[in-house]
Amino acid sequence: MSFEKPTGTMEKTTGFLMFRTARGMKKMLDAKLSEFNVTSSQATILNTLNSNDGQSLSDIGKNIHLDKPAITGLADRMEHDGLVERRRTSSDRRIIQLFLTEKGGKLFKKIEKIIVEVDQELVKTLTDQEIKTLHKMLQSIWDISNGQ
Amino acid sequence: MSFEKPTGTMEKTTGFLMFRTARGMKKMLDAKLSEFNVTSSQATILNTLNSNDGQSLSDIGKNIHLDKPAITGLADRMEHDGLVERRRTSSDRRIIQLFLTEKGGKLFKKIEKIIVEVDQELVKTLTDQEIKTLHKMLQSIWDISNGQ
DNA sequence: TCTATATAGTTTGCTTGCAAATAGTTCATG
DNA sequence: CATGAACTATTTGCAAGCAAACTATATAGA
Repeated sequence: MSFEKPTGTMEKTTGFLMFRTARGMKKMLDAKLSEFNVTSSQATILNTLNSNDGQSLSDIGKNIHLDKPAITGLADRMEHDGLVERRRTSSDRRIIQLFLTEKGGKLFKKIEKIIVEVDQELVKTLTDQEIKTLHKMLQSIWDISNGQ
Repeated sequence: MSFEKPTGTMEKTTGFLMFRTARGMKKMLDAKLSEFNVTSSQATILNTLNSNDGQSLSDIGKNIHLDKPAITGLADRMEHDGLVERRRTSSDRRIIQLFLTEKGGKLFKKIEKIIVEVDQELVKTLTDQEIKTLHKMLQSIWDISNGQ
């Protein structure tokens, strides 16, 4: 049997509830995106490049808050799938810029709407004001976890 | 350079903010727990066994909302570290129950306080009422992602 | 200039989590 | 009681994320 009324310490923490909820949201989005052979993590890369194409891998890391190995891995898989391409164009030869391919750009246009729709579905019980409050609280917690 | 004012679609979604925040919270807790050679995921297992020792792997999965392979892997590593042990005591020979070892029980007592302290530090800018509201919103979103 | 330090990206090795397929066990139904 | 459906746990194979160590390049300071 499972226990409907948990008595433990962790179940009452914000961290436990937050992480569980985030996993659920990600799972739902990934399920919707699977038919396009793209993941939610890869979608964040497409999203940031769609706003500012040609960012360096470091810039991308700073913008979506992932460390370098995570970006390297994502770039590898997405380059393999033809969604992005690495180019060395800067005078600083350490820097590798990432660009959307035509395929990657078209894909993002297709999934952009889905991403928003899934998100709206998940917060459908909340009012616009509540969503605004939620975002402010998430930002506040994230600021602290990120060192103010 | 990175971009302080993101213009993309995803940065404004609740899912993106939630996942980023959850990752930050987990990272901070894992950093505090690392000196005890235990992770936040393993701590959730210790926590649920501390409330109800001897749950089957399936029960644990239902209680902390992870699928079976995830539980199998966690149980493997924790059994290897001597924190829990598998036992077949049920009359239903399919069922494997998981029990805290003495080492696991003592460890949980030590880290329980840390878990709560880290959580309180992260939500320190929120009032008790705001935290209550946040939990209700997280629960609501999770219910939907989990199929009502 | 030469050296030390910092930065960009990769590699390796680990934990976590999911999906799909599998093996063994139980149970209900004909 | 026999067969098929349901359930428990594992295995395999993958994507994601982190830490630490590494290579190559750039830059500041003696």
